[in-house]
Amino acid sequence: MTDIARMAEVDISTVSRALANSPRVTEETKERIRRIVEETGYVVNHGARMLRSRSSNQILVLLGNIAATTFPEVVLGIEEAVQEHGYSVLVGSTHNDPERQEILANQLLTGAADGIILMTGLLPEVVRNFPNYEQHVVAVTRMVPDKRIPQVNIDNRAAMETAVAHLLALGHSRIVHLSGPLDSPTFQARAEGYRRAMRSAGAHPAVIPSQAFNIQAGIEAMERLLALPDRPTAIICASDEMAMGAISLATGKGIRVPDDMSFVGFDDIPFSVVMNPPLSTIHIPRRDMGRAGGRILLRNLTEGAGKAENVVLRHELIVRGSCGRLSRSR
Amino acid sequence: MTDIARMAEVDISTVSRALANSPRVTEETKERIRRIVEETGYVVNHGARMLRSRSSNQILVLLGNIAATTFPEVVLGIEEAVQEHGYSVLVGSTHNDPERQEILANQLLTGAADGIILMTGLLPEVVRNFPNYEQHVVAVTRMVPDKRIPQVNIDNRAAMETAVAHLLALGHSRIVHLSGPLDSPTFQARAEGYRRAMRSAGAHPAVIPSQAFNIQAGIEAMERLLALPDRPTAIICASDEMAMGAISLATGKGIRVPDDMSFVGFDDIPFSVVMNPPLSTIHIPRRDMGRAGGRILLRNLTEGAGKAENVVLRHELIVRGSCGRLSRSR
DNA sequence: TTGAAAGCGCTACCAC
DNA sequence: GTGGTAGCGCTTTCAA
Repeated sequence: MTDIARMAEVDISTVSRALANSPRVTEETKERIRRIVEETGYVVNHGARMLRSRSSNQILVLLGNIAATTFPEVVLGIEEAVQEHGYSVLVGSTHNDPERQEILANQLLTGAADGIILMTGLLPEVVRNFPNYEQHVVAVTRMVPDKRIPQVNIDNRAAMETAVAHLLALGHSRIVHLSGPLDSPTFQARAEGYRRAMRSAGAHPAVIPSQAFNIQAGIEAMERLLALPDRPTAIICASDEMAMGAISLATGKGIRVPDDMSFVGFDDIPFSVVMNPPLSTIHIPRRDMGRAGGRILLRNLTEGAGKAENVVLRHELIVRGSCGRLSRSR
Repeated sequence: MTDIARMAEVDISTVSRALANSPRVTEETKERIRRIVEETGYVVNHGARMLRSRSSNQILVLLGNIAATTFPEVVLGIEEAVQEHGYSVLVGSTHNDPERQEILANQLLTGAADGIILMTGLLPEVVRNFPNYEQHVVAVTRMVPDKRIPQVNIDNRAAMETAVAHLLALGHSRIVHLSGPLDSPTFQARAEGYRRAMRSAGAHPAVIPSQAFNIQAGIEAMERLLALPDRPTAIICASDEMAMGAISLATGKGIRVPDDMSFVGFDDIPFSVVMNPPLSTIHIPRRDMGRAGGRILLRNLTEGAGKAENVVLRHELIVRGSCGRLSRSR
């Protein structure tokens, strides 16, 4: 920057102001400086700027597993909200390991990130010790048990009730739920919504939990289910990936979908459309959730945190081909 | 850090050395300092460290679209290779927009990242002007037309030849290729491998290109194909996502897979196992590619770039259920 | 083995 | 509107 200043025959402070587009520099001077910057290919040093201005213009997104198909589109939404304000997005995969999450979250403390968007459902210990942490953290997609942190989510309970209602309307009553990890409030909420809806319909709830919510988990849960007596006529899965695993196993065992068994997924990932049969599922507005989360974080970062905002977006049942009407003859 | 120094009753420089685990500090002193750091929850300031040491310990991964299912697992591999050496990984989605890529790549110039792993097949202009850029860049998954940059990839041409050979062996000869964007060397190579294999078998190659390689692209390409006279008996897709789109469209039109038409995918994403029928495809070692790329970048960062290394990993044909034997009666 | 001190490149405050 | 300048928090060289 000193070089630029010399070349432009102004003081270094003027260059700094010009580059920050301060109104206290003539348009003329700015133009001259901009030209020189252009010519020399100069870029400001991120470290120095961070050191001085105590901000990195980086947002850290923490998620359990970057390979879970449901997350990337949320990230896309966050990027959209955040980029035009000069922030860039950094994604960290915690592999559901609290320790890894702590390490990654340290980026906030060291100043490498100005804010964190949590999609893990876990508030890192180190963050809780950060002054005004509620100003720097937003939970998206996965709730965090902390009233001070703004949250963006859908109503998982209600979504499951929607799913159960759909199956009920088709004449099913022996419906089981293939759940995700029940230490996660998200999957707890889904299981609870399922139970509540079943009970109020006078049906008997049955939940088969898993440690994960990917394809493999769906396969294994389905294996366990099929080993049981008294096969259900319909299944609600905690994620589309699980549903796909479960359906593939069932199909492999000669079970016809939806004739013999109906399936509902959760997430509406792009692949659910091209399944055979196409998967009926609960759509969640991932992109919008990301955008909302990004917006809130940005606002809190610049204006300070007010009362923690709690955004609940709408889910939607997408009826495709994986659910059949139950004939009374059964 | 000054506080820590005061509390430990040593000089700030000693604290710095202790934290860097320099051998020039007594184990005793180190221990005392470590304890105080622990108690106070102190973390070094990332900006200041960057400013002084001119390194950020961050690796930037640039990819076209974070939502393309094939990429995340490569990122996982990179993380594996890089994390234990104290680097963290930053993912940037360019949306295949060269301009966005330039903006993201600036992170290298500003010092926010020490190195870049390119999965876009495009070398950013700004990087080319960076001194010793070949030391800071590795191309993974997508080749870059620059001999100075190390590359990690599979042999896309050979992989397609494998795919064609498989179909040939099943009796097919009217095989068309649903290609991805042909401005990408990767998809060019795949198309070329296909053409070469077809020609040397005395068969007539036919390529239908697309602007993308996602599900939608597969659907649209298949639509175009089916509008043509003279339907092929087998189709090789440039990606699994395309194959899934194409199969779903074909199935919707009453074409039976694999009885009426065979399909081969490319990538072996997790979903290909649970398709109905399960997708025969070319497996590419994404995790390994990521790891290799991360390792090379790290080495170049620390030891300087030697001759650009060119790693070619092995692909593998995975035979599942989407290809049928062509009966001679046809 | 430890201390002192010089900056890294920038921003922001204060003067003019 | 512009210039001068202190200092952000750290690393590293030099001296002791």
